Amino acid sequence: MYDKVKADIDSLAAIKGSKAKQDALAELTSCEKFNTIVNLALDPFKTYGINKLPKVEHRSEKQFDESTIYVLNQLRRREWTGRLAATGVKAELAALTPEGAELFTKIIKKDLKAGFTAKSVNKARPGLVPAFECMLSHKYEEKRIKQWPVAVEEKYDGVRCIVIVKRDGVRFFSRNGKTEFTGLEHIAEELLKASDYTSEVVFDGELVSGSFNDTVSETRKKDGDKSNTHLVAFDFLTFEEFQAGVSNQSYSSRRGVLCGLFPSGKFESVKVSSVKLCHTHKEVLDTYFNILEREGEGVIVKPLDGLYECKRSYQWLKVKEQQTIDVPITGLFQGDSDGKYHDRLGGFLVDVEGVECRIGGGLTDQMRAQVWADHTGDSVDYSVITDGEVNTQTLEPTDTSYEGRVIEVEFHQKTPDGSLRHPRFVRFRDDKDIEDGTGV
DNA sequence: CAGCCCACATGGGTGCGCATG
DNA sequence: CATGCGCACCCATGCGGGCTG
Repeated sequence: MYDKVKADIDSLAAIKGSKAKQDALAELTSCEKFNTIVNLALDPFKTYGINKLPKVEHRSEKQFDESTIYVLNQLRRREWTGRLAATGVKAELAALTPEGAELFTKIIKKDLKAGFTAKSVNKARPGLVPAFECMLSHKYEEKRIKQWPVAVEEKYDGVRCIVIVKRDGVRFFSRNGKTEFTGLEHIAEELLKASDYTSEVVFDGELVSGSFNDTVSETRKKDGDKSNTHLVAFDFLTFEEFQAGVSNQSYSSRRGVLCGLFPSGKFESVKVSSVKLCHTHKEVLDTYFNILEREGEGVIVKPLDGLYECKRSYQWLKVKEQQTIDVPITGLFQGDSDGKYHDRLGGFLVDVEGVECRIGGGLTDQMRAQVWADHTGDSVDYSVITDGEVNTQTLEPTDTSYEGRVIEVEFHQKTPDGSLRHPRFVRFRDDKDIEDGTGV
């Protein structure tokens, strides 16, 4: 029965070390029922279309069983939506035991709250949770460059696109495979015109059609004219390599193939990203600033001999524009009600030249606890783990107040509505007044 | 029809455990 | 023994689209 699975998941949640947890996970994935539950909860391609679950006094006796899984499948396949979904969920919650209802809720919310996710599951048992991954970057730091020169490519501000070219057609996918972009036949046509590929291949690039918001809007629409959208390709590998998760060819040789296929000027809707060889850190920065001047988003620095690997990799290093602004706090908000910060600060509300913006990043856990203690006037427990030992201290409220104080906020760009894209807290600027506090 | 909710795109962080140099 | 990588888990805005009232 599935109550055993529920107990297993609870026991995993109690295991502290990540190695011990990994071992326990390896053991448990020999159980088919456990795997079924883990897959339903962690498969990113299975969603249930409902997040706000109704409050139910569940005191019934039904065990989580195949009929519960039937409910999940009806939701997943969108056989039940809207009111039908809501009543179906409510009825199931009411019928289940408290334990069963808890497991059901965790699956629907796609969070088992047991300190492991798809990555660890797939380590224990490869392929149990499907994954679709492409190469991602880290932040640029000079010390990470092992060898000069490096390739410095322009970073385009659009939507990442993985194009899979097979004999039976061309398909366009988002970064993690959750969305298939449609209406891009004009791009497919040019990709096919470029070559009669001897094997199934994958192109990696960015879809762009005007501003970032334009591109997001255009790529999401089911229909409509998308002839404006073009592909800026920056990498290329065989489908076989993509599936294996790593390429056989170096960056230089992949790039050579790509440029051979799409010489500049030959195609309307497929271009290859611009690139420059840089021999020093200063040259990298110069290239970056040049691109900023031309309204570009930034650059990605890549080693010439690097292999393509389907994960976030320290090979690719991004340099992006960051700005700071000093803004007054207008309010505070609590962390998510069933999350790690349910009894702590979730973030600050600030006033950005008349636009209210929420700043929830860049805060340390200790600060979230202290600010919340000050704000509510109640003490808040704060735990730190040193050498596997949990050390809890109680943070007492002080009479510090936050509303009206000026903070420095780092962000990527302003949005068209005047809000901030990717904002995070940097520090308090009690030395600043709001009047002179709107500079860079 | 407007308004709410969901799912997903772009990301930004902190903190812990443990492998690695 | 210090550094840093991988993972888990927080946080943002804005979009299309489905559904409700």
